[in-house]
Amino acid sequence: MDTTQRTEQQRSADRRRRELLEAADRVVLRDGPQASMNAIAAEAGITKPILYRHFGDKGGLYAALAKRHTDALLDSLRAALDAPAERRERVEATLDTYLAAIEARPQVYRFLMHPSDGSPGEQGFDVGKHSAPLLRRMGEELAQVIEDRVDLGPGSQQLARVWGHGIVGMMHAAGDWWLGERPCTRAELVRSLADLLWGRLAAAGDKLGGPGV
Amino acid sequence: MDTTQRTEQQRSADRRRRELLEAADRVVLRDGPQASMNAIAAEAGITKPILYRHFGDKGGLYAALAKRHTDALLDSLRAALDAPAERRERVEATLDTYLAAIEARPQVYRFLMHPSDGSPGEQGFDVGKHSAPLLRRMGEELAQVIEDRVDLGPGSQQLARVWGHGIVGMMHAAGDWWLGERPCTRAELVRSLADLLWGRLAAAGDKLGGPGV
DNA sequence: GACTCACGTTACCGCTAGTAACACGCACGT
DNA sequence: ACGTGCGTGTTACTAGCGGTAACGTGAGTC
Repeated sequence: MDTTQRTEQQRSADRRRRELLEAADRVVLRDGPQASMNAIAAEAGITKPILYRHFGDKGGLYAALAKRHTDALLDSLRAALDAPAERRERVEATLDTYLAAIEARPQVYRFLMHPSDGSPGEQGFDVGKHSAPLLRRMGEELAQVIEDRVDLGPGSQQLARVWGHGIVGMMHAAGDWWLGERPCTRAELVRSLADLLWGRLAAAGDKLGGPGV
Repeated sequence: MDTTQRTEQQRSADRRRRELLEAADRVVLRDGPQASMNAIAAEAGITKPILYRHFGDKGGLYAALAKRHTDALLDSLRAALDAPAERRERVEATLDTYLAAIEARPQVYRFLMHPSDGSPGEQGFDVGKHSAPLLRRMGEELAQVIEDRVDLGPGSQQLARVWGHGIVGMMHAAGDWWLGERPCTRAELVRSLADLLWGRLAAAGDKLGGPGV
């Protein structure tokens, strides 16, 4: 009895929690990452303390919110990464998946990448602790895939992790810039980035004439 | 006379401004990016309204503060980029310069990369507008250097810009991760990243056995 | 009918960014 | 010599934020 009753309550609580998250989602989508707790509570039709009872603090709510989108995006990326195709094709598909996602919902992307900060009270100075968790997770996932599928010889694990985070950062920064300026099509961007990863920078020759021409 | 008098005042104002910036620098170095205007004013030995008279709002102060460090770092990077050496050597030197800088002053780095946000009142939804300006500037600079010195054939300008931002992002993300976990020495990180840019990912073979081993 | 307990509220605290209004000092014109 | 601006600085304030304590209130239970 005790257990069933508890599960009943827990289900109710979970449903409420999901409703609150969806309301928060709507507000963040509308107001950007600096959406206030008041606004979120109002959108959900309740008041602040309930939010705090469910999520602890603003950081908790944002973390829960971010986890949903992050998981969704990572699923898409995994599908592209694990497809049975040539490596270059997989790389291009993954880049394109990511860029299509941030292109489709820029606000969500901005929220995930610039979560302002979690808790203004605690200020642990660990660099990167407040940094976007999405980038870290993507980097780790990519590192795992690289290590699993690419033969890198000795020191492969460490190399794979460096590359995972590096490639993700490349994708992110180029995507951020591209989203702001739109200097080319998505396909062109994907091709350019893949070319970079394929060593075209090293293969290209020096420009003649030195500085001046 | 009028001009000399004005310059006199302007010099005084500039000196004051520099003093304020140095005080703000100290506070940000100590309290992180969420240093309050009150704290900065107290450190400078004055009160808030003076800060606002000099810098407009918090965003203005942070922009001025960031510009100093950004300019300094960019100068170092330019020196490494323009050195008369082989391309690979220059790339490694540049990576190392950047990583050494963020290693030496993590707080400054964090402040430059995560400027919270400038103006909470205005919320224009341009993605990337609030993003770290340092990354953008580094990306543009690197793009220029690539375009000037590397022969990329047709479409070189656009390609150079994509690569500039992409490489900077790679450097940034890998540096951020490395600074947090310190999984290897700086030299190893530099070498791994340079290897990535040199196409070692494309050159490596598939791992045998498929998924499972 | 009294008790419990989760759900929800109002009203508050301490903090922040930012501003209006007032006060001192110093060079200036008449 | 005496106002008069004007730059420099202050105090005291507003509006809004994250977060919390204390207070209803209605449903199920003995």
